Amino acid sequence: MGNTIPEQSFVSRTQDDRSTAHNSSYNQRNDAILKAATMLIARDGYEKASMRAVAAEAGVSPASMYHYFDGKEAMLFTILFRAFSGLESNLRMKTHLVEDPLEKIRIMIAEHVMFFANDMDGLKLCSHELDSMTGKAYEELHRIRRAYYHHTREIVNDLIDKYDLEVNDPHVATMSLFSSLNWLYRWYDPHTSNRSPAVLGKSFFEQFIGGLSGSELLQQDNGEES
Amino acid sequence: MGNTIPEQSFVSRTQDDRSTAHNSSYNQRNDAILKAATMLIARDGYEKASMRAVAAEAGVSPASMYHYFDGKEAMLFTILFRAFSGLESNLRMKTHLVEDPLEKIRIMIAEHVMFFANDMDGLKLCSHELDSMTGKAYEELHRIRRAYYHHTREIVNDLIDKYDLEVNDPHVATMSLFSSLNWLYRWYDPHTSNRSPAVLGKSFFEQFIGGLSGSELLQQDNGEES
DNA sequence: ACTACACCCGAACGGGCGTTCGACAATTAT
DNA sequence: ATAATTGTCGAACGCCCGTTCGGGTGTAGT
Repeated sequence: MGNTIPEQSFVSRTQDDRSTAHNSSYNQRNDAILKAATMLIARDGYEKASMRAVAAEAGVSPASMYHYFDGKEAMLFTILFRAFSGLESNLRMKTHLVEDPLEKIRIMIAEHVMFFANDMDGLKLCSHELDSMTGKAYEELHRIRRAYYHHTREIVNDLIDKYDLEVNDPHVATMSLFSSLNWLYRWYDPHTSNRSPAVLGKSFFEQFIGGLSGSELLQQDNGEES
Repeated sequence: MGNTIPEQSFVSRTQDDRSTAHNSSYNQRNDAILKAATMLIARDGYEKASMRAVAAEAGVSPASMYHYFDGKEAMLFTILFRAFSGLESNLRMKTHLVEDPLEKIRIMIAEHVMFFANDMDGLKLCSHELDSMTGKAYEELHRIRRAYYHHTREIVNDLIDKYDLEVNDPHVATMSLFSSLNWLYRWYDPHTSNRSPAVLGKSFFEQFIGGLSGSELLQQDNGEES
C-alpha cells in the first residue's frame, strides 16, 4: 500500500493509469527514469540536470521520457511526492499504536534518519529542490510537508503536556529538530560514517529532549535575578 | 576593515584594483550589481537567475556586467566570500576578549542570527548555493566555512571541558547547531515574525546548551540497567 | 589638441535547453 | 489477418543562456 503513485493528485490520470495494469516493462522503465533523475538532480541540481542527461542515464531516448512523464517538473513532482508521502505515512504507521509521546518522538526521529539512510538522494531533493516546483504541484507537496510538521508538532505538544515541561519556545524547538534532519544530507553519509543511522538518531533524540527541557547550566543566571 | 574584497584570493587582480581607488561611481555600480544578483539568486536560484535579469535589476546592460566581474560564477563568489568571511571575522572579533566559553557560544549564536537578520538573502546563498561554485573558488569558500566551523567547535570543546559535561556526541551537537542556523532562511523572517532576532538567538542558545548537557527525562531508563 | 583609458551597450555568436513531431516497430485486441 | 494501441527514437523547433565583439562616449593626463 505504498504511496508510489499520486492517486488523488491533480496529475493527469492518463499517465497514471498505465501503471495500474501489471505491465512490468512499463514500470521498470518508469522506475529507471525516476532513479536516474533522482541521482542526477541530487548531484547537479534541478536546473542543471538536463532531460537529455537523465534519458542517457536511464538508457532511453530523450523523446521517450515524455511517454512516462508530462515534463520535467512532473518528473520531479513524482519523486518528491513519493518521498514526502512515504515519510508521512510511515510516521503515521509506526506511531499509530504507541501511547507515550516520548516514545513517539523517539520513533519519529529514528524513522526519519532511517528513511534518509535508505534514500539519501530522495530526501536531499525534499530539502533542496522543493522550491523548483511551481503552482498547484508546489502547493500539494507543501501540504504534505506541513502535515508531517503538524503531526510531529502535536507529538511535541503532548510530550510537553504529559511531562509538564517548561519549554521556552516549542515552535523553535520543533523547527530546530527539522533543521537537524533536513540538513543531514550536507554532512552525513551512512555508508561512509562510523555512526550508524540508529546511533545518530539516538543522538538527535537526546539532544532534542535535552533542548526542550532545559539545562541546569543556565539556571544559575536566572537565580540571581529574583 | 570589513572583508569586502577577496584580497588574498585567486580572483584576478586587475578587477579588484579598480576598487582600491576611491572611484565612488565604480563602487556604487559594483554594489548595485551585487545587490541585484543576491536578491535574484536568492529568489530564483543560481541557474535560473540570468545575467540579463541581474543586469536589468541593477540598471545596467548585460555586456557591462563583464566590466565588473569576470563572469557569473565570479559574481557569486564575491557575494559568498563577503558573507562567509564577514561571518567568520565578526565571530573572531566579538569573542576575542571573552573568556567564558558559555558566553562565547552565546555570542556566536546571537551574532549569527543578527548577521542573518541583516542579510537574509546573502546567508540564504551561503546555505543554498555553495555547491554552485566549482574548482578553486569552491575550495576557497569551503575553507572559510570550515574555519567558521572549527572556531565554533573549539568553543564547544572548551565548554565541555570547563563545565565537565557528559556529551554524547559533540560533533553531532555542533552540526545540529549549524543546521538550525543554516535552515533559518526556510522559515524565519525577522521583518514578519513576532520573534526578534535577539529572542530567537536566546532560544537557540538555551536549546543547544540543554541538548549538550542532557535531560533528566532520559535518565530514568538508564538507571534500570545498572 | 591629442592620447589613453575607463566605462557602456546593441548586436550577435555558439550552444544547450525542454519539448514536439512524425515515422517506424512491437504488442495486443478483435 | 487486421486494426488499434503502445512504445521508441532521430530530428528538429524555438527559446534562452553566458559571453564576446566592436565601436561608441565621457574624462583625465600631457
